[in-house]
Amino acid sequence: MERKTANECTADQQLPALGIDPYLELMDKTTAQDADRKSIRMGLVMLWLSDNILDVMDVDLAPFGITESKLDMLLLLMLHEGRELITPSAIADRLGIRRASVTALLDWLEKRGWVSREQSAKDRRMIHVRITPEGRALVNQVLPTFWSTCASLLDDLDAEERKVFEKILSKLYQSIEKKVGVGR
Amino acid sequence: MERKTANECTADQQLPALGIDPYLELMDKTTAQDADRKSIRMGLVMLWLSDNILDVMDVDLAPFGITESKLDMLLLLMLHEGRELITPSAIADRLGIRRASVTALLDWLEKRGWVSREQSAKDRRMIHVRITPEGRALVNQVLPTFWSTCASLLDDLDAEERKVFEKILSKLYQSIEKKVGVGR
DNA sequence: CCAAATAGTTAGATTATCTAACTATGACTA
DNA sequence: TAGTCATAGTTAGATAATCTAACTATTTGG
Repeated sequence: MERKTANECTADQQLPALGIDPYLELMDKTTAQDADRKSIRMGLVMLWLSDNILDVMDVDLAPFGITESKLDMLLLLMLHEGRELITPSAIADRLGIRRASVTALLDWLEKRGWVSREQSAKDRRMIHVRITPEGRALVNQVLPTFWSTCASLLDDLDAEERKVFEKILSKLYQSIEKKVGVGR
Repeated sequence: MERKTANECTADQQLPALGIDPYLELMDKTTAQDADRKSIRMGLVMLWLSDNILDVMDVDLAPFGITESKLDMLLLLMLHEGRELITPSAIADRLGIRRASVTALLDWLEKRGWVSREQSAKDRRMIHVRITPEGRALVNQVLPTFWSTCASLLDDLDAEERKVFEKILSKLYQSIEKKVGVGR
């Protein structure tokens, strides 16, 4: 969408981005431990997939004028409707980002009328953040695309593969969760 | 590494970032087509994994003072040693970014002495880019970590699972390649 | 009542991108 | 050969998503 204006991208490229073949080549040159090669190879593919899956989602969300980070924020707020009121600090914790980043994100969303801030009466240091009806409308408009992009990632797997993959995914999830969670 | 200074991250969070549970909850509320739910669910996990896999790599590369984008560039240059000389335009095509972005990246790497630029004698519009011995040394220092991080992504899968996963990965690779490649 | 903690914001920086406009330089054509 | 067009690279300026550090209210707990 953005990456193809007139005079760019001229070469004989079949792979998007670096692709993994060059890496494989380099690996063959530099790694000694033969046993690991297959794992490394697969890890490389996972890394490449990660980059490109996020790209695909970016591209699919772009027409709605929203990004994943911002959608995340709105979804979180939507989930909180009718529950305890949520504050920027709590949002920061839930999204795993700093309070200052939440401020920036909220400023942006508020400017468009998709969220509202209100100072708490009880503790006037605190701000209650809510998604607005317009914000909710936007989310509802985006969600079908979001879900279908998610689902489309598995388009080419058959029933059998999906079944196995499900198990694998849950292992990977736990495994990465462990890695990322270390040191919190 | 960066995300845990003194007074931040105070809440009762077990999942890094938003996690997927909230998404699942929202999905159950909003999606009608029951058939797709499992796919969406798995797609969500893939999306979450993508984010976090890249994070893990970021964190592991950080101590070397380099990022994935920059390492990509150096690896590409390293692969080109002893072949035809490579130009910024060609690099842009290979990395899937704009020429202007390549300029910025090269400026940064050149400032640290890891790459060098030289005007072509034949066609004085062109620049030949090379990795320097220092750059090569850096890459060689980083690579063991890079490979081991790649391999570690599969740590928790057993032999059987790896075997199946290998096939699945190659399907996913092709599938996403197709999606990303559309419109080039 | 005052010191310490907490909540949110501001200021300023970084990384990785992008587009658009510009500067050389080379190539083709009338 | 002059004139136009294309190509290579850079510059300028923007955006998104972060970060840290410092600041301002406000509350809480002696």
